Amino acid sequence: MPNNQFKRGELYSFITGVASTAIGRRLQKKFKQQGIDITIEQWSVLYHLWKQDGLSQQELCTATFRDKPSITRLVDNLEKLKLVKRVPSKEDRRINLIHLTDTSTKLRDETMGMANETLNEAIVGVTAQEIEICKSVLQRVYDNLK
Amino acid sequence: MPNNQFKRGELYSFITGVASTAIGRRLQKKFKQQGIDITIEQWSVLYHLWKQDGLSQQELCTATFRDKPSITRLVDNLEKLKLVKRVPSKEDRRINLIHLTDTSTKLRDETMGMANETLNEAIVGVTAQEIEICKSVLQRVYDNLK
DNA sequence: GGCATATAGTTAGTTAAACAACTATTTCAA
DNA sequence: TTGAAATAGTTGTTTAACTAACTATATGCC
Repeated sequence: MPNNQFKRGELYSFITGVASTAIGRRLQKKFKQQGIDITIEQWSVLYHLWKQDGLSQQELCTATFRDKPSITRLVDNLEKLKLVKRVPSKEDRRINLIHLTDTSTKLRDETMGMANETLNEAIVGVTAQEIEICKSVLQRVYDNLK
Repeated sequence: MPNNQFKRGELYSFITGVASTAIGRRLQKKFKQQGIDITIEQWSVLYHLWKQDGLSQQELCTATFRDKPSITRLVDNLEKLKLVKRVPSKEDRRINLIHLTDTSTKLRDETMGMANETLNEAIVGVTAQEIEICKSVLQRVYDNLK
């Protein structure tokens, strides 16, 4: 590793390569093994709605760090699966509020345990302090580039 | 934030959402502004070939944390752009060695500066020690789930 | 009030990712 | 030495990402 440039390249590889896939894909496999047929991207949208139901698509964009077309299509697919429903806002007719269905509430109970299990497996040997530093670095990177 | 479960969910969002896109997309924009018409995924493959030319597709899989079909298609597209060339290995006829072309060497000089610039912008306010911790956490997460 | 501008969401087109199933070649052991 | 298992790479299918261009509604300034 001759110079600093190389090290930065490695960081890039990790951030773009490892992190984005490892945890999500492991979780997706657990879903599949249990016969739960949603993608990890769909789950990440539901995750935020389980925290707070009735978010707008724009709010889902912010929460999940996705752009508007991505959320449009994810909500399309979640609606096809009868897991959410678009409800036009009464205050502002441009806005769709995304509401959970009963089916998705059942899904929450089934999947949250798997998500915790996966995270536990992922962070073996990592201290709470290290996780905090890691989160704060990624947040600053995101803010710097926003 | 009532409990530990919620905090872990946030970490998940960061790792899968923020990190994978922010730096790469910023770099991609710089490429486009300079009239350089490759994707960030294609660039990440070239990056590893610039470090060592003539890697096999399998070695590119390992280096970039992608699966085999992904590398097959990225190499397809890089070949169409005349940036790399598949050369069958003489020792083992199952293996394709991926070699850079003259065009891609020019591209290296043009893009490496932009990559460094982007990383510099990304890590403003982050110490070297924090970066090391962040890398090591992501490495352990990856290894834990491998 | 009316027009420019901003905001929310959709559509179209290209690239990339994941998985499964496949072919070709090599390795290794009975 | 031959046949099973492992390895390298490809193809098909679905989902998701990004950009750009678009429609519809709301805001705000003159």
